[in-house]
Amino acid sequence: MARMDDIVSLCRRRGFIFQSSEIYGGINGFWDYGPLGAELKRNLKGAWWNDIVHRELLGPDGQPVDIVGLDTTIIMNPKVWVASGHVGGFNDPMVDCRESKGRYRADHLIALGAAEPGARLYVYVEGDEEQMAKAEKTLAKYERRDALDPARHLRRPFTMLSADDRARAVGPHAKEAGTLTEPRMFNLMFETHCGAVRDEDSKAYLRPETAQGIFVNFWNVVDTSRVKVPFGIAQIGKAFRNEVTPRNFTFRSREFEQMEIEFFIRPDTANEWYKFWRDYRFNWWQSIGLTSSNLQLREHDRDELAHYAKEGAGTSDIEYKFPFTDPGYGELEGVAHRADFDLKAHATHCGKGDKLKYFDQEKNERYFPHVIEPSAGADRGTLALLCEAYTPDESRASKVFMKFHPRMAPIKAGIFPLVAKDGMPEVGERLFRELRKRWTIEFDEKQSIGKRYARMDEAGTPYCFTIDGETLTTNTVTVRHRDTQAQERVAIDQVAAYLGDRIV
RNA sequence: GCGGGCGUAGCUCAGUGGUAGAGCGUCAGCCUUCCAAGCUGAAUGUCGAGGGUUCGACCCCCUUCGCCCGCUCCA
Repeated sequence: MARMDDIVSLCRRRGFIFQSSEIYGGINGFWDYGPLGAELKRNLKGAWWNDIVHRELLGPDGQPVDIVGLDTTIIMNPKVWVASGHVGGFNDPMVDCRESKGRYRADHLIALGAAEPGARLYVYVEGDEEQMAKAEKTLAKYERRDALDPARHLRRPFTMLSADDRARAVGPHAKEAGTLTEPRMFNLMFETHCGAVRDEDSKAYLRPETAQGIFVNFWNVVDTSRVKVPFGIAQIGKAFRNEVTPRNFTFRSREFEQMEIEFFIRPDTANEWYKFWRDYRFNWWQSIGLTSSNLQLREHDRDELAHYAKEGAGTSDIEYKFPFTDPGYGELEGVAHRADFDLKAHATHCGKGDKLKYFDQEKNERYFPHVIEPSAGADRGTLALLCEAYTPDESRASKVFMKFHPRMAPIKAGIFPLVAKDGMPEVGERLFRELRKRWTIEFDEKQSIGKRYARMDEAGTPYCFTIDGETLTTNTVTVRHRDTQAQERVAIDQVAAYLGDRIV
């Protein structure tokens, strides 16, 4: 497998991806797409939107699947994030241990010790029987007694401790007391303020997922779009998470773009729709070029399911084996049965409750639809396309070429006069003008033909058309294939049709 | 946020307490009738940033920023 460093180098060198604000030293967790990268990512998003929203897609019952698009704001009423659980659950208080260098979720720590102030406290991670037993044993030993007295020895959440208490607390992996820092909040949502006054009331959040924009608009869409369950709402947009540790190139970024579908269904059809979306989405990634064994579909075990999916039809990840995750995999897309968690939460929090239940004309009943959510990362998808395409080849001049699926390729074709004379540039330019009405095309008459082919290899351009001496007499050009370097001749007035057949 | 490693041209990397280098790439000209050919020439670095030590710092020290690995996190 190619080294990630080499892929990052090529991305930089050829203008796929740059570090954000690079001339100021960069900023951790933010990335810019250069000319080729912007095209690549647009192609990915365009294919997704086209295949999900525009094209006919047949569902499990053989009927066309109904999906409409949506484009909602990044900043919403902060109550949205209270209802979704992000304000309560997306803030993690963390504690570091100066002695053991460990880091813990503060709300997972329990302090065990005598009730009176000044007593020594032993801290363990909630649910860890071994650590708890060790804490109990150490405390008993410290107090020179045989067993703990449940009336005297309290178990308190670490987050409740005062500074004095913490000074007497011994960490799970420490011997000294007072090595645990005070809990620090890691707020995973970016905050901002709306309006001129900067106070608690003006606080707002940059959305950490696009999904909630869809859920809060569910009723608007139902009222205006003549859709009926089962149907889906699709959205592409930026989301923001203040990750503790951005890592692995663009894989974990603080600003990223999601491609999400919320597909609303009758609760009793969850299983079939879940399986449908899981399989459809897995096949879709393959259809745009992720055909190697690096792509896999992984069903979640019950115990790793999110709180909203515990009782549902299931959750699965579509994963890609990136060079930096190898031999493991990284998530490209999650397909989850979210049940009616979100619609219900918003109905409750906005105060309208059951009045917001969907009325099913056909079955003559009211219910909150269940949701199957295929949620994909546009940046992760782009990164997977780059990793998949990267193909070292010592035999060719560039030493590497990008084997993009033609539909994803940033540049669809190069038009090259073999030499810049004898009227070849003029013929080439006419062809260039014709083709660029429909596709991204590059025209280049400079330098040797080999050099131009090599540049296109690194850009991942699938086809190059070269105007040569024969063109002037027979009206044919050569097509040079990126993957095989093979050439064939095609009539110049057939080039557009030739590309059309192969580019989608 | 902690520990370890790293930061020199667009890329990959040498380098020494005493005037910043190579290969590749990029650009220009000549040449060239199918794969980075050849020849000639050109541009680009506050040696990540800021302090300090020194007669003198890319080199030694401190701080800071960024990257990589591990811990942690990833409802």
